[in-house]
Amino acid sequence: MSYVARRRPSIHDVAHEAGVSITTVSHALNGRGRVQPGTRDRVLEIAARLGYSANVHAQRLATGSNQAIALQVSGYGKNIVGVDSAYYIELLNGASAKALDLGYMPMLAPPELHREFGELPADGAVIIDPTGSEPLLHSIAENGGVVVTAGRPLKDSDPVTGWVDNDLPAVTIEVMDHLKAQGYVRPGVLTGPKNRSYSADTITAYNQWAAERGIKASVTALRGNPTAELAIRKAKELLSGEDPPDAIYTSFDVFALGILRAADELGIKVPEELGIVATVDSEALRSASVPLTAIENHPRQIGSEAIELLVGLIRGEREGPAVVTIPAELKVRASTMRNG
Amino acid sequence: MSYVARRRPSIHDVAHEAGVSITTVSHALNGRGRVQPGTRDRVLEIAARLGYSANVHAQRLATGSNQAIALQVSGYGKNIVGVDSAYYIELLNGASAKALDLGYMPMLAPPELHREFGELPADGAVIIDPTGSEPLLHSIAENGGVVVTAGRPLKDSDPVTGWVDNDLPAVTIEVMDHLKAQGYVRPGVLTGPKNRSYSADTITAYNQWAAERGIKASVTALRGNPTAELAIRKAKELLSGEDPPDAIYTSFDVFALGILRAADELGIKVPEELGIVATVDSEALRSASVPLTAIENHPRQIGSEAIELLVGLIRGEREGPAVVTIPAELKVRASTMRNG
DNA sequence: GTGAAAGCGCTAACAT
DNA sequence: ATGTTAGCGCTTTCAC
Repeated sequence: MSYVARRRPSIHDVAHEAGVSITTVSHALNGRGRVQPGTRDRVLEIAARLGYSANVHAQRLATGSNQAIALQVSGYGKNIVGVDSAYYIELLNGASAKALDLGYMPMLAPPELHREFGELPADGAVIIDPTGSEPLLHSIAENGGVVVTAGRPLKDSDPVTGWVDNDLPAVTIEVMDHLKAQGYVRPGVLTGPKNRSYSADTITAYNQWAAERGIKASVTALRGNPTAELAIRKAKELLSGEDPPDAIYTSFDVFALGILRAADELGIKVPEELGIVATVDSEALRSASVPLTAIENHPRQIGSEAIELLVGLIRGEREGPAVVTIPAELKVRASTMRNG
Repeated sequence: MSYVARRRPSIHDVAHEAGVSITTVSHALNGRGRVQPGTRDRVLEIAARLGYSANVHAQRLATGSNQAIALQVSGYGKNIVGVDSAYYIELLNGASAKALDLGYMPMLAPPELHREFGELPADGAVIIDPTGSEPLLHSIAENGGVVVTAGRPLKDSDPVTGWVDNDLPAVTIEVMDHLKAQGYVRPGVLTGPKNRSYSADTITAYNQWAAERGIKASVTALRGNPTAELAIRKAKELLSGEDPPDAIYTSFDVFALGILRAADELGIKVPEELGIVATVDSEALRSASVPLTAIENHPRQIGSEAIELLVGLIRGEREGPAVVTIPAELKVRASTMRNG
């Protein structure tokens, strides 16, 4: 009985077994160059029999292409996804699926991944809800990679070649008009950190909307990891304070749930005394004690389009800068159905 | 004016600039071999100035190590995470953070990633809630990689060197005893597909518990993508059918929310007429119209321990097969607080 | 149509 | 302490 250390078969093993050169094997497997059909089939059959598949690193070293895309949700330490939000999950699912379809391996990079891993071996990156100062963004760009964001980057100077987003200002106006139509007289905004475009765009549009109508603006931007606890605390403060809003438009679903709970704990009736709207939709919002009005913003499509744009740019089939806008719809539910 | 195509600096550029050989650069950068402190500092300084970082592929080709770990949530097509569940997100966050800490790049592999990408360049994989027939599992193992699972693999024959899980049978008993103590006389189980250990373990323990007490078992295993809609439909069927359970222990948070809604739509009071318990906890459960009793099963720790185990095995510091059990606690909330 | 050979950028014996 | 050199496994140009 003799032991043979099993080694991954290399291109040489296949070539040897087939009685051809490694060049022919390479050609046969990749469909490049000219190879006689008979030879080709034999090589393929032998490769399959041996369980051969090319060493990815050797292949990438030789070609200089990574066939990989980095995905990064900005901002929450070592968490690949910092907020328990269907929005991010679906966006990542859409991006991941599309990347695979186009022949790129999606790699999820945690925000804290600086340069520890040398340069991430990716041809490009999609950064979700960027602040604009993500190290990955610059590191990819410096190495000739392309960067696309989901959500507008706030700094113009960034090496971002394109982005995809909803028309958040328009959505904000739609929400505010809806709240007004429902009889709310002082809708406010409770959103995330100001250095993200979703907050910035919403606040800007809201402020203008309020100013035009002589409504005293109520804007709260919450920094840090978005949790329901944070929202509960802030909402209580807001609602029990002076001159409280009678409706709140908020960004995360956990915020919306937190506001709902705060209202509940303060004995404030939703939607009678307080209207609530969320910028994202999820099962949790639909199943809340009072089903919450929300924006269906098609995160899956955002992710998918971001990859499509990115790959187009990488392959030189598209030119940057490019902006893709994904439609969004207001889903009116009990939390703002004051009339009828 | 002359254009110079900017190329990534290679180890040769650094060596040339420093007036040393590439070996010295390699040694200096990796802290291996002997290099004079002065030389070392100079090399480091020049590398930094040139913006040099090693080409990952060349490095991995030369060393034969990938310094990467594949993460896969089993079972939902091209979705990297099929269910909008805090459990998976937190598990992945824990795994990802720990992998990074230990110097491995976490790669999230969608379930449909078969062999399209050749072999995934990973030293090992963590498969979450495996059925046991995941192609990735076998592909990694065949190439000398190590596989660890979160959740017990159902087939003994699998090339799995270890797993980490909660003690689900014990949890089931605890839940059932709690329900009984609250006066529920016919608790049932509504769980996911039977080919996952969490379902199998729960059902087995439950059946025994019920049999011992002469309680007619009520077990429903839902196949396919777990959604609230699915749970609503099934729960309505169950609750309006003959001999309905008066308490339901379920696996996903979306299931729990769905059951709650089904009860609501049927005019069944929770917890008075129906008790509900979920195997996982999340913000959505805490914020539901009736806060839901749930199991805190520490998904983040499960992910973290899975990676620790995996890396230990990869590095040969630990021996398989190994099993790690993570404690879990019952969080009693309104949905089962019938007394008091 | 097929093969020889030169790299891709790096590591690690081994020699100096 | 530092340099020479032989791979790692693959692609690709250029002969044949």
